[in-house]
Amino acid sequence: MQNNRPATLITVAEAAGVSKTTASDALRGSGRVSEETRAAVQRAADALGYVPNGSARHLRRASTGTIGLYVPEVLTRSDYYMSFVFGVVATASDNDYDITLITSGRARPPRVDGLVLGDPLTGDPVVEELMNAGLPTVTCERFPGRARPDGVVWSRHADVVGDLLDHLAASGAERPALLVAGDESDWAANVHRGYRDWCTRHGVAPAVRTVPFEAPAGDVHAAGRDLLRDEPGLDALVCAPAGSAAQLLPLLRDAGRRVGTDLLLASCVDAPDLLLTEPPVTAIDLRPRRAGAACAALLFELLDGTSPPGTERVHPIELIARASTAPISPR
Amino acid sequence: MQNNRPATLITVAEAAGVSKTTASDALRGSGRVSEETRAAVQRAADALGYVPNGSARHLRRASTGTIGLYVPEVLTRSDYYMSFVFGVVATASDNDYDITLITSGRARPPRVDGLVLGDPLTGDPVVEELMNAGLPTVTCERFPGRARPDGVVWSRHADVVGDLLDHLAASGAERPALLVAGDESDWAANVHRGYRDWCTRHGVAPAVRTVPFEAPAGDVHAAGRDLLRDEPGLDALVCAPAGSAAQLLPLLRDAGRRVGTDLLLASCVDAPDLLLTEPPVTAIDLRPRRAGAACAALLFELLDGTSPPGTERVHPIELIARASTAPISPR
DNA sequence: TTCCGCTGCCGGAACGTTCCGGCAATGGAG
DNA sequence: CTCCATTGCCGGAACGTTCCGGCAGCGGAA
Repeated sequence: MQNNRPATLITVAEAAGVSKTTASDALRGSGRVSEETRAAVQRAADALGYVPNGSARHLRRASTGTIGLYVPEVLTRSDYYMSFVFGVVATASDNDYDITLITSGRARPPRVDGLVLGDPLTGDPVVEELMNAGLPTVTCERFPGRARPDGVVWSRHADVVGDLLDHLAASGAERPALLVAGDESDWAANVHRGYRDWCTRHGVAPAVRTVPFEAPAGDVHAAGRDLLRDEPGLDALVCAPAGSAAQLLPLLRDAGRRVGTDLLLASCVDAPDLLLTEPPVTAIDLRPRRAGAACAALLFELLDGTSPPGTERVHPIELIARASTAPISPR
Repeated sequence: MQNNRPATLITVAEAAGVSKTTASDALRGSGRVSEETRAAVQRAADALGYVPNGSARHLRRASTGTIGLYVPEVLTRSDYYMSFVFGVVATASDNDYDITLITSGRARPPRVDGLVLGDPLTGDPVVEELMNAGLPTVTCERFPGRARPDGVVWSRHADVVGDLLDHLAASGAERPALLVAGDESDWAANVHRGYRDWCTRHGVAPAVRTVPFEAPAGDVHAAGRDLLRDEPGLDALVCAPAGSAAQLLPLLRDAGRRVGTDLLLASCVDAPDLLLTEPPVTAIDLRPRRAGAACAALLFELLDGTSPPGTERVHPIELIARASTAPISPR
């Protein structure tokens, strides 16, 4: 039997026999309240099913209750960013925050309390503009440009790419090549660096082909053909751009290479379809949903002062080995 | 040179030389305001860059400023639902609304002004519970169960499946088969119906295999092998479940069928990876993002009374022909 | 003339929260 | 004992909007 009007702070206060101020302090842990009173208020709130009214809270606090979320338009289709956005949205909604999706054609900065930028690209004018808006900002991956965000969530891409190459070597690969996007994204730059460092450490001559970020499937195919032609000893291929491993699979097969048998294939971005290919493709799980959640969480901590500006946080990622990198059988 | 504090209704009213009430009425078109006054207020608002404070508005109106969005947990990974959610989120944020993602393990109905349910399944207990919460509700596709939503956005799936089969027939197919999920989803039921109706009209014996909604890739493969074995004349395959066409492609190839040459393949759900396969796969573009936007828009119209309860709206979808259904060459 | 209704505008209250300042009671230091 | 700091609690104002009721002024009907 529950009342049709939802419980307010005043209802709770009356039920607990205290004033609204005390009730508010008790529930938020602010002000000075005795432990017994706090417990009593909490009990009353639970019993009444009290949920704070977000609108009233934001009104009083002069916050908009909204955070802006920008992901480069080009990438909207990718599975990674979809999941990333979901992570941000879910965390925001837990904190009573609204999300405004910021698209490229923005006139003036939207009315938001803070910004989350997913893997910002150096040249992107929208990113530059947003970073200079004077709002608390969190980026996923470091921003390679001049401006400094107030918070960063980043992953050890270079290290994990090293792990991946170790894994390939353990499976018998001696000439691993890399397909990667340009260095305007910090992620791509780190993947690239991780590869070169590994090559240096192991005395292997690097074989790298670059495709632009928004490359259509055709360009990826061309780069793949390029590698097959120019690198005769090629026995492993690491694909960085999202989707490129799946795109190359048919090409490699048509070229007579047996993936997972005499040619190892791995992707730097895991995606559901890499499980469905034949063979399933080894990939680095970037945990995009959690990354989004971490960015949002960090932004909220910056907003309420729990974390200081300049905070950086490492987001764990993981190598997932599948059949495409099983030990090479001699051919 | 813009003030650091954003313009409020009072600022605008002062600038226009009227009271806050009049300013409010003028901007919203309510109350009685002369045309000159309204124009003056509008000018002042534009000049100051006035944006209404959503929190204050929602507080006053006793709305939460939040709508609940439920998509079955099983489907969260699918590209269709990702885009659908994006459509809802974007439209909601245009209307100053927050989105609460409703997950399966809900204790009590969340504090929201209304609900959007994406393609609700009959047996889903969460759906039943939400539909009985007494909140304005919009579903994407009709709800096959008892409860009636206040608004429905639906598409002519059966018709377009008919178009697809016409297209296959025009390419030379004589024995098209269907792979489809169970009838607990209105969408799957309509696809199924569209197929059977077409078969009846054209005097073709239907060949249908059913896989459960949350079928793993293995089940889809099994159903595919089933069809290849039991339907000797099979020359076209229509795959309804999201992702199943891409999953079957390698299987069909291994079975010696040349897709797009002696076997036509089509998907009832378009997805980015269908463009990347070899050959690209013909599909029905369900325009999921727009569908989500339409659901949210309809919900807002229900909330503000612009549209009456019981409104239904047709969402256009489109057949996209690709190489996988090019005219069959005789083998 | 009086009366009435309509138009155009306005003041104040309310929504539910947070925060500032204040006040009584307590208790330890002097 | 007095004095003062601290603890625990509270009232009232404020955030920006919407809405209810009201009040002049005007014009037409009687």
